[in-house]
Amino acid sequence: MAATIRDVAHAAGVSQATVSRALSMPELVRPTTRARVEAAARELGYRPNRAARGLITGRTGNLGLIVPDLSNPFFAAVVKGVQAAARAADHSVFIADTDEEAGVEADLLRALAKQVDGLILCSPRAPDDELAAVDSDSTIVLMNRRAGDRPSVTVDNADGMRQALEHLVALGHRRVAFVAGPRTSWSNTQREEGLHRSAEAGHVELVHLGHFPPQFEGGVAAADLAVASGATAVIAYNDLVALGLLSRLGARGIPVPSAMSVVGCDDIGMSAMSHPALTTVSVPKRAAGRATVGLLLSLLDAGADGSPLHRELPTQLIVRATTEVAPPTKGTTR
Amino acid sequence: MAATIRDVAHAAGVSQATVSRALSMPELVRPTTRARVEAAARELGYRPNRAARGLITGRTGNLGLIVPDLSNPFFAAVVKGVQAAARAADHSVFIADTDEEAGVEADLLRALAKQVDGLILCSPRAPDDELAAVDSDSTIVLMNRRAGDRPSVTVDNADGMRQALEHLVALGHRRVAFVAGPRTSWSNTQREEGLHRSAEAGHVELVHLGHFPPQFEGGVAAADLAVASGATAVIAYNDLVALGLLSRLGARGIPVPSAMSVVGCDDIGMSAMSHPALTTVSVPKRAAGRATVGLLLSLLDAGADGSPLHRELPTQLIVRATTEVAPPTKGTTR
DNA sequence: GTGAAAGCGCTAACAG
DNA sequence: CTGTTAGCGCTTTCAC
Repeated sequence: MAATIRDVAHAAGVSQATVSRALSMPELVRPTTRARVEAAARELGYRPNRAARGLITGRTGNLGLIVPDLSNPFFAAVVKGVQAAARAADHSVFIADTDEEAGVEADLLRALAKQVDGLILCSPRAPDDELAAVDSDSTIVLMNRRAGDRPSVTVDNADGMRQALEHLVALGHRRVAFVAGPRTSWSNTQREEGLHRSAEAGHVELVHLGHFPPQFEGGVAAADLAVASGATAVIAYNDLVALGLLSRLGARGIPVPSAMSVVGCDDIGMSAMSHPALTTVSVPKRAAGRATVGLLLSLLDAGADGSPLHRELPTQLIVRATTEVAPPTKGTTR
Repeated sequence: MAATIRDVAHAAGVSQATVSRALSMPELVRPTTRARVEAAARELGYRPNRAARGLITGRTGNLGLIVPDLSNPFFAAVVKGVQAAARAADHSVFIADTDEEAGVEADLLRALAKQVDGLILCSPRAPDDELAAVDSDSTIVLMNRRAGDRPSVTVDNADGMRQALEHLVALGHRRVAFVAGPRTSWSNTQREEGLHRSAEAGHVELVHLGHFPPQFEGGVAAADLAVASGATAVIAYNDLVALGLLSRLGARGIPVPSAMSVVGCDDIGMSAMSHPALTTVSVPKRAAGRATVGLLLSLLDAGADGSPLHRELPTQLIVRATTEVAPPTKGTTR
């Protein structure tokens, strides 16, 4: 069995309380004693039992993270960020994957709530009221979503779309299609809205293409619609969809970008590797993960005082090879 | 504050012990009492504190999972499998990402050991002796690696390579290159060995191409070597590398598969979506994750009796569009 | 069947 | 500065 605080106390010839102090608040114990305790602890390979500690302090040192789909590179990157930040702050993280099912979010939330200090809900698919209903004991921070007053970390989706659209307009595109993502995705709504606003300002026609699953297949399915829409450029909900678009366009022999420009969103690793390399709106995934942990931890420490409850990170268009000057068209607004 | 067992006991007019029994060993308490307790528990939204329970039972209901890189789709899939199986067994899982650094594996291992019942070490990069040194308090199961007597779940890498090579041989290839992955990767060693054995049996020349990072970039870097080697086909350590190969080959105007056949390994989602679609050795990632949890749990329950300590899952070649009959060559073994 | 009491490993008052 | 005491929420003897 592993060494307990008692063993260390014994070995060092002090009380358990002293061991506890020597290890957690070193300045409260005399240097010589501290040294003795530390030596004993090292000797025995003592590592405090966090569960036992949590029982009394109310802090477990654990964070929970719930994501829709780990196999989506976007979320994988977020998880890496969260995990790294948590580790730096000496916390561990529970991971849970909902498989894009809104229903299990609440379940997982409740299941984890007791074992963690705080919970990060990444891109939750559940409706607002359902999220509000979960008044867990533990602090919840939303990521990639805003719902009421719940603290959140988001990225400036609307501005990213603005950059993408302005880029296309500058290239002469006057009719642009948007391939929408999941209806229940907050990011999707934000992106749509940002696009609509910018389209009005820029005098561009925006064609809205139904809702598609945020995956490669979604893009494949949407490609023909985009072509038929008469648009000369298409902006996809995310890179996976954009990659699907590229694939189907290629299969149909429609050259990108000469006949059709394509813009993605997220800047997942794959997008730099496609042929041609994808122009995309870069989202700071890792940083968002880190920021969320930061917000959560500050909330836990300060008890919601001081620090702002919302944090919004910037997005940045990355121009690669899938966008080009618009081809001459037949009947465009001009 | 959340409801405790005391609250429930009070509400139901019984003792804490009865509540505990009614919930954990229902057959030990009279049906009417049980009903009363269950009602009270539901009423108060009572959920037992697992940390407190763990303190006494010695079981936390938590599992730990350590992977080299979450952003590698292969590991993402494994994590999904692990997570799903754990959830089905009412366990939670801690995730940790080592960023491919062998050094942090032991650290993470020790950090998590106290908080979990069992640990899954996925594709560990640390050398055997270092792994052996970690005699954590918690049960450790290796995945994608074998080291001494440690329980493990692996896939039949060698057989997968055999299938790939036989396929190429059947297509007339007589000189095949292998782009190796990380030197410290056990899978890589297995794949190399399997390949060498099959090459001898099949009278094929095998060209070994240095060690490359198991990523897209690795493949990009290896492509020119593969071409220069005079091989008519190349097998990559994994799909990411194969995709990089495809990319560089395309950039150089070398048609795949007519001038060069390419085979990957793992069958990550992306490989079906590349152009042309990648021929690859499919590895049951999710299933491996599930199997590992199964093994771990059985070990925890049975205390290592009965069930075998090693489990090997089959691999399966999937022929898609990157392999073809070998082109006529100048000076081949023939 | 059920309750009382002890105790898992640890920290937080409170004395000294 | 350090030891003593109490108790976090839960399960488990051991009586009844």
